[in-house]
Amino acid sequence: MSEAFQVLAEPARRQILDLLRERPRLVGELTERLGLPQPSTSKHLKALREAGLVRVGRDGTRRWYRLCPEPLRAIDRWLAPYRRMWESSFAALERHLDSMPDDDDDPPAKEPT
Amino acid sequence: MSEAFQVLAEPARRQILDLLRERPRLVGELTERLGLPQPSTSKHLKALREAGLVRVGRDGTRRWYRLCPEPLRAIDRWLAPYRRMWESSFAALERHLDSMPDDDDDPPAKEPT
DNA sequence: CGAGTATATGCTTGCAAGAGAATATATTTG
DNA sequence: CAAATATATTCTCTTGCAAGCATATACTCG
Repeated sequence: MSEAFQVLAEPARRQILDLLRERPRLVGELTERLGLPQPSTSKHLKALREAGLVRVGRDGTRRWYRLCPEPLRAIDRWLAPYRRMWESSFAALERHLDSMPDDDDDPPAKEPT
Repeated sequence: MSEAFQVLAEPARRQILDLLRERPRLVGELTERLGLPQPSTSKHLKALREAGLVRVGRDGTRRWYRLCPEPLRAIDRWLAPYRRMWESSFAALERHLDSMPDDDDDPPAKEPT
């Protein structure tokens, strides 16, 4: 699962998956939407392929990429036991605990994406 | 969210979170359970802190680390639209498509962890 | 204050990975 | 075969860790 997390850490790659969620796409299509140079797109797609997150099909000179959600499913399964932490009735208590001051040397930085 | 994915790509850090899911723990406790040198544990904890995945509380010379699930929640939200892909009635069709041979230059490697 | 315990930080090294530019490969068309 | 199109690969450079070891800081107790 480490590889999936690693690959998903790149915003462009999550963007690709988001686009492929709608329907299969050509490399050129993705390149255009992402505003990246084509070689970059190809390299991201290679990473996604090696992680089993997408699959390719050739059609002459073009290649259709389509989503392959299995690795996401694995992540989802890992996440499951945590999900109950914010779905349970303890949510209110947790929010209370989280609002309590504790010494945090590294305040979580606000991240744009 | 990129930072959370990045941090979770390390198996030891996911292990730490799994231990903290049960209850808050001391650094020494985590170090022992993970079988890592203590400085490594501290460094992993620092990464988790900076990603907002854990919080610390001091008690004299000891530090209690506890889970902070918010960033996981963000990942869960990103995952949500994909979840329906394997929960829907299309699951059977997708399994069929996935079983079809397509030209895959990089067959997904079997990963131990 | 001095010693012991719990935790964090600094430094070095090796490696994986991202950006960017250039180029290679494969396929279709004329 | 030549040219055009779609996509992949290679190279160089730079940056970001992670491992491992040594050391620093902080707190407690006698």
